[in-house]
Amino acid sequence: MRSMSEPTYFILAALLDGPLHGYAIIKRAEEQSGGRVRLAVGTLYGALDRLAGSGLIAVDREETVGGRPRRYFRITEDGADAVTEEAQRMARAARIVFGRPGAAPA
Amino acid sequence: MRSMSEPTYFILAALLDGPLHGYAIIKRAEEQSGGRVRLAVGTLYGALDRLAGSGLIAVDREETVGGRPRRYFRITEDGADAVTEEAQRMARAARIVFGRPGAAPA
DNA sequence: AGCCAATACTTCGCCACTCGATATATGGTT
DNA sequence: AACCATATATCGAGTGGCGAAGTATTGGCT
Repeated sequence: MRSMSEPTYFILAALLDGPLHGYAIIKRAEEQSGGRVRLAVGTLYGALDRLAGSGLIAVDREETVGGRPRRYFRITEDGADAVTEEAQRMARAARIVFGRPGAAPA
Repeated sequence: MRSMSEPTYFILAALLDGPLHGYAIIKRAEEQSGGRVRLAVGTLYGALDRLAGSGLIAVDREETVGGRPRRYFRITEDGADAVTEEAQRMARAARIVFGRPGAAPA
């Protein structure tokens, strides 16, 4: 698996606490990133389709609220593995910059 | 500045030790990533142009070796700031996954 | 009652970027 | 002679991010 984009990473990370529907993922990612990551809707739903297609997430359940559908997604084992690997990659990459003589502390 | 792609990050990180020419950046990035990151030539020269255009790197000098040009790039202050910020972002992002109850240690 | 903000999902099209392929050239190794 | 590493440049295809537009409901404020 090659490196994951930031939106993809934050979508998976948002689902680690349990299933969420699309809009809630946007809110959760914003919250977890300290307000920095604001997933655009076009990014989210496209990424959700790709992630479901590759088995990293799955539809948990579909509710109907106010006559309109709401899809909850959950992270799969493969997805949890992938996001953990990505976190490791990022931690290692960060060390290239921070783990050098004269570098400012993290 | 929004999040940086992996190739961009590794190009900047490679230049933290001093000026390098294009091909040497590919080798250095591979070395620093433990063999994981292999910059494609098309990625490299495109990214080099963009980075120079946005002032994160600059042409250090141009040599002629064997009748053919060789351009050395160096990282600018803005570039060093940007790569440090990116390292911080990645370290923080990694903590979202690792800094949770039951998470495997980094 | 009327309006607006927030919630919620979908689709479209543009644009930026990655990457493999291709081209070109030299020097060292087998 | 063939091949590989070094070295740079460019093109085209494909992926993915993102803003916008569209649709629909609920709840609060005026």
